[in-house]
Amino acid sequence: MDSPVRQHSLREHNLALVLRRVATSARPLSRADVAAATGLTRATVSTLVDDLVAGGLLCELDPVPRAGVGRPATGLALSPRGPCGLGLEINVDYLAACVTDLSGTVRHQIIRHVDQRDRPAPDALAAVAELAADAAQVAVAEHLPIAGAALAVPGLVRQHGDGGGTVHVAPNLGWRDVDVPAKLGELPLRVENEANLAALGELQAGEPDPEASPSFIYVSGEIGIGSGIVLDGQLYRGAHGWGGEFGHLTIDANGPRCHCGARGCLEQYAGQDAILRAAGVPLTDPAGAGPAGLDRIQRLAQSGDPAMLGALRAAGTALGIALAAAVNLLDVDAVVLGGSFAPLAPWLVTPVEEELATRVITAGWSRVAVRPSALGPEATVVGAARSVIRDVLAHPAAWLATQP
Amino acid sequence: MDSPVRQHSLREHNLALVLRRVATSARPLSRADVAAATGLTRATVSTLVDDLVAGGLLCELDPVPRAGVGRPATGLALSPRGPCGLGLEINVDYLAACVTDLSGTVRHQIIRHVDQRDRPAPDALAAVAELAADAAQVAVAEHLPIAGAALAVPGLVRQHGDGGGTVHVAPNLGWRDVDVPAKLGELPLRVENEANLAALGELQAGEPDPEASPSFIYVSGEIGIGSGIVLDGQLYRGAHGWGGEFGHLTIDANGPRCHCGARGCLEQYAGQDAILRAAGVPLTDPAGAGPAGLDRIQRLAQSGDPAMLGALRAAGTALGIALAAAVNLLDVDAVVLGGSFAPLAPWLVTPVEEELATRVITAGWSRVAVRPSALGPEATVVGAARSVIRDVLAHPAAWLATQP
DNA sequence: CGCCGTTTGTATAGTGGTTGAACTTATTAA
DNA sequence: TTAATAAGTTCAACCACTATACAAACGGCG
Repeated sequence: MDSPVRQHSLREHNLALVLRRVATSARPLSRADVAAATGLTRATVSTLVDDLVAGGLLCELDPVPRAGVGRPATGLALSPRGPCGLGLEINVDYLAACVTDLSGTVRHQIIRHVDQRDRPAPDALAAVAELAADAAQVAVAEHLPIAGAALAVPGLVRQHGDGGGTVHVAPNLGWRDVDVPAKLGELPLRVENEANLAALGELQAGEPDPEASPSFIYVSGEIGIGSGIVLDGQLYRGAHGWGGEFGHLTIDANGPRCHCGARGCLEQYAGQDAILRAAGVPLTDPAGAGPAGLDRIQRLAQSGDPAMLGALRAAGTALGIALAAAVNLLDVDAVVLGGSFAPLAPWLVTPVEEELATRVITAGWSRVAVRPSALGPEATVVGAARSVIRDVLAHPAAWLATQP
Repeated sequence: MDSPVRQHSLREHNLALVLRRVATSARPLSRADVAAATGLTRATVSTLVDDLVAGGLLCELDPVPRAGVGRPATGLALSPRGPCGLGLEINVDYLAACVTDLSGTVRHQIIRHVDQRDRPAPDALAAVAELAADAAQVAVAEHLPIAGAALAVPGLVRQHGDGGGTVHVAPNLGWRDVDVPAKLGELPLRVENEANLAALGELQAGEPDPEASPSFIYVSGEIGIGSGIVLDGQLYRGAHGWGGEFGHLTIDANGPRCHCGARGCLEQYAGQDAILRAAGVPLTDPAGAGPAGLDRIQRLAQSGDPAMLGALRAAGTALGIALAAAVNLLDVDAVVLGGSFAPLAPWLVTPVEEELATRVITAGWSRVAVRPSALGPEATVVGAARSVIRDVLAHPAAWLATQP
């Protein structure tokens, strides 16, 4: 914004422009197609494509016999041997790692179920680093260079300028002010709130038209409730990176006390524990929360248990009230139910839509879409990995500079 | 975003860069200062400044005798004869116009108190056009060219691509689907929600450090309650331009019925009518709302009327609950009380801050500033005028192209 | 089969904007 | 008066893009 623009930046921009055009196209494009679509001349596109091919980001396909007269075009596509992203996740009851290539395809994935609640943060970080090393080894075996890593954490993160960051607080992990280094071995490492990364994953997965820049809010119902806000196709992080704290929107100012100190937070109405409690399921079982709790809710709902159906309706209503606030403020055009809300969507969508219809001021002439997450529970790790390749695609020049 | 970058765009960017540097500096800068600050070479800055001076955007000051050895610098400043912006406002009980020059200084202002409620939209538009013509005449008399006009309306606006727009609904004016033309005589005309423009005005007026890119939410308490959201120094409009509908955030799902059809909207707790009602002031007086109503509230509060103090505290609490939701979602670092909330700030700030302290999840380590609007009731018109010069400063090349 | 029209991709000269170094100008310090 | 210093200008060089021309690879047609 405040930096001067030289000829070099011009090339950087146009490299990204060409790469994005190829990446977001459903079918392989020719150089001429790209030129027509971007407004650059074919000559310029040629030199740009040469750079991108030399850097291993694009590859030429075998000349497809296309219809029509004239010299046949050589198709361009994202290179399957191009740089890939390493996604990592630390969550309450599991660790995960995943490798995606330039196209976003998952090439490798590991999940390890380990309870992190009583584990010191350094141990958890060491364990996830081990997982990362395993994943990296697989990538190396397939001759895939890794461009970087992103770590998803269920907490409030302050990112440092040079990568890494501080996890200010992660209530469900019991973390406070945990520093995450900027490097994972050789790799640059970014730390980010899990809901933000899941929203990024959803951004690519849920969008039928890759050219659009959608605005939506992704609600992540894990043990806590978080959200990732995507505005005009871009993740919104907030002034300090703490945006999207959805779980503590007030539903009833005089409602039940929340562990955050306030009263009537959304988590007390639509959190997993709250749903179980409202359905009359005793929480004495220590495995009541987490995946076991979710299973329980799902099974009871499927069996038609009236108490559970009522609890889910109440949760959906509360969720809808909070979402209406978000939509009124942000004017997004879609709401994505993610995390454990995704499998519960059949029971949540109706009450959520009802609240949105009455409480959103523009509801009369503009409907807000409510849909479950397209990626499901893997949204977070996959989103983390894709956030890395997203950066590569957005700034190809930076990657090319690292190559010989 | 999706457009190619040529050498020409490069120049456009750097022109804007230089101009912004001069505009946001407290003291006059020399070409050398600008070069050092931007990272461009002095040679480049010279040619850029030449263009800006020729186009009437910058002017050279008399060489100020500065300290130190070496050739004295010639100061650069925004030209007082440069293009200015025409701000217009249609509100419930008045029309306003205002002319600001490049530095944002108000050069001329007209307010005409006319009730617009029972007036057909075309009449109101014609009246404001008349006001605009008067203001333009004054500007012409002072040899000030006008770059464009912006019209503030208390309603939901869909902007058209080429200027102008449709006022989808303006409840307090009684407007529905009113088309506003893209031109006001010769001038390009933009239509925008009043709170958004007031937020833009506040952005320049309220920020001590002009280099910063603040994030705040401006709450406009006119007859209805609206808000303008500024994220990282940029106005956020939402996917369709309907962001910031603050007045209809839910305070109590089972609260009193709102004219929007929902229950328990903020307007029912912190709107002018609601405050008067809560204080036991009969609303039979047709002039109860509007400036008279505000006066009434203020006088009663100043005289220490216990009912009114209680009503204001309740309004502040409701406002605080809604603002906590906004801050949790958006992670802004300030809240500005504008419109009629500005004069009521002495009674509102405390309850608002209390709610923010308990309900904002990051309150423990990061305080949100709560302050009254710096511009007061003129924020909207002035913001509208400044939004025009804002565009000129951000895209000087477009203005230069219109000049001989 | 050979020619023409068509489209793709490349080569080459030209243009515009920035850089870097040398140069001029104006002032202070000695 | 001279040296030092900083501001602003001039000019050749460079770089990325455009425009134009041209080579390459195909289908269609006589």
